[in-house]
Amino acid sequence: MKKILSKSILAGVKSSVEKGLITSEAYSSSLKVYFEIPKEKKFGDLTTNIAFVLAPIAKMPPRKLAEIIIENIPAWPNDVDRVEIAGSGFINLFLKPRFWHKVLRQILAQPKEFCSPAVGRGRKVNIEFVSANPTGPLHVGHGRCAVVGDSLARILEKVGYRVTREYYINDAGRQMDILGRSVFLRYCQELGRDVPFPEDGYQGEYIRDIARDLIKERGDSILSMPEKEAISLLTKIAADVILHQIKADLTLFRIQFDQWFSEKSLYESRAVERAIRYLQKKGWIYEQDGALWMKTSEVGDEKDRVVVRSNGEPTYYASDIAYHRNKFQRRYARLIDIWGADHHGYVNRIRAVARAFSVSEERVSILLVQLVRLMRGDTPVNMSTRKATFTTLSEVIEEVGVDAARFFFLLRRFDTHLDFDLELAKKQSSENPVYYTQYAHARLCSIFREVEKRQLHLPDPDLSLLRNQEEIQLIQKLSLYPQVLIEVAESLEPHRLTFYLIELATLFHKYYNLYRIISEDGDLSSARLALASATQAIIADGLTLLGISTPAAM
RNA sequence: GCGCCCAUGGCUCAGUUGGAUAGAGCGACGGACUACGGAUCCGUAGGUCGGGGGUUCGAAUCCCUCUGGGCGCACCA
Repeated sequence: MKKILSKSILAGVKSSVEKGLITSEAYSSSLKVYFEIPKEKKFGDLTTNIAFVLAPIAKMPPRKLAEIIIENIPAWPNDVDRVEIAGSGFINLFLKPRFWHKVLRQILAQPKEFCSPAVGRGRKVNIEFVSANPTGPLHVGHGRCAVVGDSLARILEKVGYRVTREYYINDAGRQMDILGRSVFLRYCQELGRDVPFPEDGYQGEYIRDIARDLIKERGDSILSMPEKEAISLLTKIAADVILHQIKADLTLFRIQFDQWFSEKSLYESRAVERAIRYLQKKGWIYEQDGALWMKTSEVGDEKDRVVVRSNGEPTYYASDIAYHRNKFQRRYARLIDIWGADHHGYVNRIRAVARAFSVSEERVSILLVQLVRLMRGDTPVNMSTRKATFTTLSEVIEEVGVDAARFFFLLRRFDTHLDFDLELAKKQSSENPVYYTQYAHARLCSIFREVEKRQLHLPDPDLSLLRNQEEIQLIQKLSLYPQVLIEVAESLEPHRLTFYLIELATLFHKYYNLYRIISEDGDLSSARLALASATQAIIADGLTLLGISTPAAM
């Protein structure tokens, strides 16, 4: 519907240009007219700032420009009641209610199409997130990354991208050795050997659990193996056990991955070597002091970074180069990496890799998700990873539930610090925003149950009966839904959908308190139920994209 | 010391290519249906958008600077 209005305005610009009233630079085929729904009724139903956008190009005051444009609009659709120029150049459109009735009719006729604006055009997107080392359980910080990534993936898919959700498993390198050694030492201790446990070992109780399980399954047989072999075996076993647990936690959190990519496989396939050799040939990697360095300073890093140490051991960065090369080669239109904000020092390293492989920067987005501080009321919950006194993600989910946990993570922009209050998340009251939107959905369901119960036989809806301001406002809000999804896909900010849904629920709750949806008047009831049905469909669609359940009753 | 992120009512936060009088929720106070679910709704109070400078028709939004907080600065991952 808005397209028609947009066309009218563009035609006005074009016609003004043709008549020589404004300079020809003002019109181009890529020119886009954005409409907003103004906060205040007196500014109309839709408004556009096109005159402000064109003012610098046309070198003309916006007000004057607005006048010229609307005078030269060949024809308005007849749903337009009147047009006003306000302020210093806003073009405000006042529409007849039937414009909004048409919008609602469209939503009801093709709800699926309406909720799936096809802007992705089948392009491939890879979104890599969580990717926690398999050395310990997931914590709340991982949880936030997980939910942001998962909701983005759902939304990108919804708007027509082909999405691969990928988890990169750091199953190679020193941390793995330390893991294996930690398990080995706990295993020895559990069998009564008096061996010291190092500072840098993994202190968590889960290491002991793995050791105990090993004893149950294999007794002390591992002690008789050569130590190196034993540690290598335990590394593999421990990583498997922990990864298994991570997958279970993610499943519980309603998160599924399409691809689990092993770091080790990059070494086994010699992809790491090949990538390094390639970059050496291209001059991006050079040798100095016996080590190999990547020229990350070329993209603004403070200094170059080591890829292979002088002792011949590759660093983590080496496999990361090969990994990103691999992703580039899989021909995604877009790569998204989601990291905890504590990794921001690595952004330049990945940018360097992109540059080195001639991948344009817009194709690679790195989202830094700020860390989470877990609170219980006003007091922070102690979170020492080293001592493993932290609360795990699964404990949080168990305490507050999946819906509340996901909702809280999506309630703020991901680049702001988040205090996650366990007490608040648990509360089933108006303090807790989680239930507000779900309640709107449940309430809508209950209305339709009521229709069933009363066995009402209603006529086909005549939407022109929806004349109240609140009804028009509700339709206006519904009409924005696809635009919100597009905005989320462009900005990669899923919290916008969360806020939209809360606002939609607010409008519905207000409407519900003001008017009877089911009344003696069958015609009116039918029209209002149609509006209710569209509202329900969009709340349900949106909640699903956030990975939050849509209860029919609460 | 260097780099990245953040700063908006008492609290927690929105604010879409820079746009009209900066918006919600919570908390506080006062109210609402004999009717489709009161986990709801209505009203009141609360702001020099951290300070200062700049860019322009116009800045919470862009630039500079200062202050305060978070994080990162390894031949660790």
